[in-house]
Amino acid sequence: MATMTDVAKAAGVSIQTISAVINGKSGISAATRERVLRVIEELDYHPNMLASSLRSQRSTTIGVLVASITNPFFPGVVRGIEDAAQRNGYSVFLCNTDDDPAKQNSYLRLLRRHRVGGLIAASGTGSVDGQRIVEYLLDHGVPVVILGNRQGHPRMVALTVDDHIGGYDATAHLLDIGHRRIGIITGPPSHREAKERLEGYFAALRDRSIDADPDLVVPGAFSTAGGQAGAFQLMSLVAPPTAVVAANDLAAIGAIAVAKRLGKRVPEDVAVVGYDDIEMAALYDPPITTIAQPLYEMGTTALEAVLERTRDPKLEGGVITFPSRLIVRGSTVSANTSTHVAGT
Amino acid sequence: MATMTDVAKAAGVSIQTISAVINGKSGISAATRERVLRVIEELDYHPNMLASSLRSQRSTTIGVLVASITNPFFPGVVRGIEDAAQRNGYSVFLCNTDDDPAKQNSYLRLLRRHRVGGLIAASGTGSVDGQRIVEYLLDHGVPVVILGNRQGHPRMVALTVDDHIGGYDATAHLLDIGHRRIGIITGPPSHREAKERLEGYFAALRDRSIDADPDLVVPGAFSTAGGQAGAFQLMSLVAPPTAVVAANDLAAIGAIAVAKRLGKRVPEDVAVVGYDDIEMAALYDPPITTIAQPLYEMGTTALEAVLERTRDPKLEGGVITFPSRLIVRGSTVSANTSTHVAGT
DNA sequence: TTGTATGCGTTATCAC
DNA sequence: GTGATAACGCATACAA
Repeated sequence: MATMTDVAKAAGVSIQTISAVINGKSGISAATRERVLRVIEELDYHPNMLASSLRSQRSTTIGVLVASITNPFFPGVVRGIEDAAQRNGYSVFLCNTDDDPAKQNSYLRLLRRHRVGGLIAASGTGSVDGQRIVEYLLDHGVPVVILGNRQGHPRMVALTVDDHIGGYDATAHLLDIGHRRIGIITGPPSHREAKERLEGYFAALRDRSIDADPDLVVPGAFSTAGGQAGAFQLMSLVAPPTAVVAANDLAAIGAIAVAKRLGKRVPEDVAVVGYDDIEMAALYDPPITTIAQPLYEMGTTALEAVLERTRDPKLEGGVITFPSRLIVRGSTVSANTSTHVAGT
Repeated sequence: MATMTDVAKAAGVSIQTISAVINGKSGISAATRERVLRVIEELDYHPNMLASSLRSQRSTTIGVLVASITNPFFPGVVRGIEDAAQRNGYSVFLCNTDDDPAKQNSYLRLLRRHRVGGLIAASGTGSVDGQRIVEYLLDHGVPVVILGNRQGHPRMVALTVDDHIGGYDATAHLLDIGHRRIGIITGPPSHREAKERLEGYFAALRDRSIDADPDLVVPGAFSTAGGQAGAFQLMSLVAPPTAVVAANDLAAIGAIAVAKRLGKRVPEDVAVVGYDDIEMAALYDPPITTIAQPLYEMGTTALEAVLERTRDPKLEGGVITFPSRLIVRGSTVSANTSTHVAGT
């Protein structure tokens, strides 16, 4: 396995000329640069980043914590991180925490051993355990970006979407198309996201001077099962709603399934709005109206925030809020092409 | 940032005692081990794997190439890899190639620079470019595992499922429940998987002495769009099929959407079988009968194959074939609970 | 069990 | 532009 010294010898130059060429430093004539590059090619030389990072105390790897890579929410974010990392010559350590604090801690230790240059935690529920390690990283100049609006450290960056607005928009859309009895299947109250979406729901009703009916607010979960349970409860009412805001897209799918089973047509008899815009939302029958979060962009932004802070460690943290976006599909507005399945 | 020397000093022992404790080597008294561990804790010492790997020429990182992490097929595999890696103290560099040979090459170079201890390529279409680097890795004792049954190097391990059997089982299931005119929407003929599934389809018909009708074999793709196009073609026949084998689950979804649009009920008027058992298959309406591939297990097996070969570099490569499994759901067999949506 | 010395492949700092 | 030298943090061979 060729080393820098080998290349230097073969090219008849000094070892630090090689280093300069590789790291794109100035002060090398075009001729020697050319020759060095040719020798590198010939010898199939690949710089050893272990040695480089060890010596320079700089790392081009970052750790990415996700709750569950099989949850359709995360791959979108990871893809954004990944692409931005690739563009900048960074590599990504993927860590699947399964929302298990022990696992997360174990991963954080591992990342620490690898001397990652940054950390992005998209742990979903957000309970970032392993505080000590996270704080250690932050205190030692390693940037940390978290998805969700928790803070707690002046150098921590938090990425979030305004769930209040999302809940508002979902509800307002249903109001706009004529619905007056609108149910909501909420997520777990422990989640900030769920709470804020519910507040947005109430705000939208208030703005149209519609009294909120407590019966129309039912507990659910961020899952199909939660959506099914919530929908059952709503549909069992004496005066069931004509529209439903679901906790997220999975819950919307559960709700739609229940509605169909009860012989209701979607959206004619009951309209349903989801949240997240997972891939399945566009592919479902009917395609699901939803509040999209810019997952990919959140990923690229997260990585860029890390990069900025590796370059300038004095940069402060803060909260970056992303816009959500209503995407209207067949689950609220019937179209001739209600069975049309959009590709991705 | 504490180093081994710091720990050694604080514990009043030699530096290699620390090394021995960390690497779990024998020859250390319980008392000193205890003391060392306490000091490690106190000093918040984390071993530097960069230095360790550099010195020992052994790496505990592996590269994982996937075509697209947002394609539901891959997270299942990655999760398996990830879990097995975590159990063994390995870390995973995730690389999203987008099926772009240039990107793949760039990633392989990066992985080479990081001196990964192994490589798992789940690139989907499978055209592993960057042959030179892959061969380099293999020639230098770095294990490479590929998903798909390509070979080409005596030390390469290929993981595959028997797509012939999968195609056979899908078709046989439809025959078993009474269908005689069975259409098939094939994947791109360049894919070995697509070809083998088609052969399985023919074999199943042959075994029941049913003549294959060329009209019932239509080209498609591994996508919803491909499924839609194929279904249109099949449904336009004078004598349309009563059942369809789709290229994969996405294609099945496209096909079902088209069937519904044409006023056909699924499965009563036309039954559909998919392939892969992506999460959406169980959640769709109707839930989709499919051929499941053991994604998670393939992931863990891939990682274990890498590990075995890092331990014993003389181990040869070969092909490991996984069983596929028919999962019967509502898209072929109508049930009272045809709108039941299974959670995950 | 322990200490000493050397080297892994780079980067960085000098002086030339 | 070059050459010599030290250092990053750890592993290992060797002798004690």
